[in-house]
Amino acid sequence: MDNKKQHILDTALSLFIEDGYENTPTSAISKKSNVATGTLFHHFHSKHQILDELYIDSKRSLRLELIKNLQSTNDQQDILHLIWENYSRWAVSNPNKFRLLSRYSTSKMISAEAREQVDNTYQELINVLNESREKGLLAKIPLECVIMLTKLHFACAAEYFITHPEALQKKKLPKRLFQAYWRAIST
Amino acid sequence: MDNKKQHILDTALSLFIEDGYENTPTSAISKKSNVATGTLFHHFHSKHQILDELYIDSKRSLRLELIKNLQSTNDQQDILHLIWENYSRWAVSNPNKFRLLSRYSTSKMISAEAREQVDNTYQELINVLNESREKGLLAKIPLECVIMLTKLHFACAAEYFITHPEALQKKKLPKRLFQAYWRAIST
Amino acid sequence: MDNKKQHILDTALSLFIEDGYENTPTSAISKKSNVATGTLFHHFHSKHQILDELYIDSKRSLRLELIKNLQSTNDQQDILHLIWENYSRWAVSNPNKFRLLSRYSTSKMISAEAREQVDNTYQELINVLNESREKGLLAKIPLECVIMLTKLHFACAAEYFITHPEALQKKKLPKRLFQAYWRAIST
Amino acid sequence: MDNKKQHILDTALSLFIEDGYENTPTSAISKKSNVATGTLFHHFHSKHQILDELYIDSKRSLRLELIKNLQSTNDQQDILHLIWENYSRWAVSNPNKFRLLSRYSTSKMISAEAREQVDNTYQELINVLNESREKGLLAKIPLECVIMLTKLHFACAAEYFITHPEALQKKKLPKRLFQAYWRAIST
DNA sequence: TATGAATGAGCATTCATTCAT
DNA sequence: TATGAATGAATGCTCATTCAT
Repeated sequence: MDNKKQHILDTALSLFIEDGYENTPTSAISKKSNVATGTLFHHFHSKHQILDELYIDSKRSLRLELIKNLQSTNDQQDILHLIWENYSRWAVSNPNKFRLLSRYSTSKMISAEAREQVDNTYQELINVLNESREKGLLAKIPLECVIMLTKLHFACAAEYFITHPEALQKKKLPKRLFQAYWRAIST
Repeated sequence: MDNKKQHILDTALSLFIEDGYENTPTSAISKKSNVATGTLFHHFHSKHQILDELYIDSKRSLRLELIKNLQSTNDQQDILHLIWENYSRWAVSNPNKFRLLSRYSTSKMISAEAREQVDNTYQELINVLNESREKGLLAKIPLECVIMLTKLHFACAAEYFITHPEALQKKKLPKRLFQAYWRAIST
Repeated sequence: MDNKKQHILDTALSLFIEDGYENTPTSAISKKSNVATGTLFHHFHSKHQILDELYIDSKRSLRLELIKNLQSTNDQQDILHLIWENYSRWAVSNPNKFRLLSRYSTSKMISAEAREQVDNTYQELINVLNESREKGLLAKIPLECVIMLTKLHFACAAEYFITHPEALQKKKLPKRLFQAYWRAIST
Repeated sequence: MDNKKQHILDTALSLFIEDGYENTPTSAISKKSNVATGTLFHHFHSKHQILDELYIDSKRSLRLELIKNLQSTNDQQDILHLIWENYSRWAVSNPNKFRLLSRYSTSKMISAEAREQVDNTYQELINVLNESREKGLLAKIPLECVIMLTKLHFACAAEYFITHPEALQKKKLPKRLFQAYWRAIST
């Protein structure tokens, strides 16, 4: 059943994060998943495809969370704050998916086909940034830079919350981290 | 001669950046370096050591540039600005070294011994941040976060300048990018 | 139903001819036959058995055609001509069966059991050759050689007619090709 | 040294003839050659290349023998007889090379590149047949058929002499076998 | 110091076959 | 009778490393 395929994916994800894609033999994946070599290749036609599927799944999972509850406000900063919180919460709940994206998003290991399927993950976020920029809310740096800074600030916060899970529960630090981000990109 | 060893290191660096450490066979390094298989292992006792040496060399190269002309001012922001500029210039001059550090600094591929030899690369930078913090110039977020944000902002700017080399010559953008950084970490 | 088994055999025959027995996975056979993996192994207990059955079937099919209308004459040359024509017609009608026999008759892939079941395919032909020889009609070369030459001439003509089907309809070429054969083996 | 590569080729040839290309694992070749797996792939970049090299080598070896002593006569039949004898002698001396060509010449296993390198093996023979045909010495069948019959008769004789080596020493049988061939193709 | 043939453990993948449903 | 997920031995090939020259 699909159970088994998912189990292989879960195992592969943790091994890829722990040891890296190229340092994880398929034999390690199948062994840790308690399935035979053949079973792995019955569900995936290559080791590569496993990474692709993990990438697509992680991106989709992120996207789903990223845009939750967005309709409630019109203030650009509030919207960004909401997205920022969604991102952090998602990262803390899915640390390995978060790390997979950090590590392989920009690498050549992900196939172009896989990328195409999820290339709109940050669309809403980019739209918000674009609107803010047009409204003159943002610093006069290229949108490209704003996006890069956004991703980096988000990742930075996420990384911190993953290693300090209690920090997300407190009020002040999350607020201050978001403000650091907002100050960075705003005028 | 040492010429040959250096040539191997240069070749390996570009291949590691282009294809990744794991996807670069030693045979590719020796072939592109126009030396025999045995020659490579005459100069390095393992493939691993090549990465370690590149790491150490890159870190040292960075450190040397990072702290240039630091004595001329006492203002914390000015000092950070200087370091930030030094970093950007170094990255543009040594894009592959910069990328090597981005990619492998936090990976398990670098041996603990190699790390030890260069673990003080950012010492001055950290000192400055610490002093600034004690003077109350910085936002009230953990030093750890400040350091992370610093590295990310530096890397972000460097990445942009590497792909847009002309931007570094202009005056406004570099200034604004640094200000974005400063706003992020300061009160 | 038997329909399905036959369909698998037909598919396997064409794949074995196209790609060779060893280069045809059972999965390719079942896929092209639109049956499940298990279904194939429900009808045949091994891939080997498929080849054996195809071999037996091809030999039987050939034998049935080979000896058609033989009773009408007593002249040895005429009998051989008739057999020769039967063979050519059969080959043109069953090119893949013809090729299967060309390719695998002498190979180790066919089991001894399969061979036993059809080892009398050429019995009548051999009888005719033997009689002709005893009557002094044939060249003084070993019967073994006569049989080899016979098979080769037959195969040569068949191959030509398969690739030039129109040639079989004409009168002269078939006649001349048979005469070439007859001249080769006769005194 | 080249010694080792040649040894691998020799071993592979005998295994390919004995068991067939597909049924011969590279591990069997390296084991029987007393070299390591890696050594085999140091000399050949794929199993396929071994077959290609054997094919090229066999064809070249054949060609060298085929046209020996051809200049001594102008009579077409005599020339063909000489070639026929050269072929038989070569086959008896190189039975495995002969069988390799019989088995794989027309198979898809041989790469187009390998074929190109030796596609003129039978050029002289074909030239002689063509001239004979223009002189009206041959039966009025397509040259294509004449060539096919030639190859088959040659192979038939070779096969017989390989299994009955003493027959080649006698005078009568070789003569009669050649005459069978000549009768087949001549008027 | 330099060479490159030789090594063999390790890897991704294939495929005939089994078996629970 | 039919299915297709599961199996695992076997295969072609890679690659870091060694060593005799």
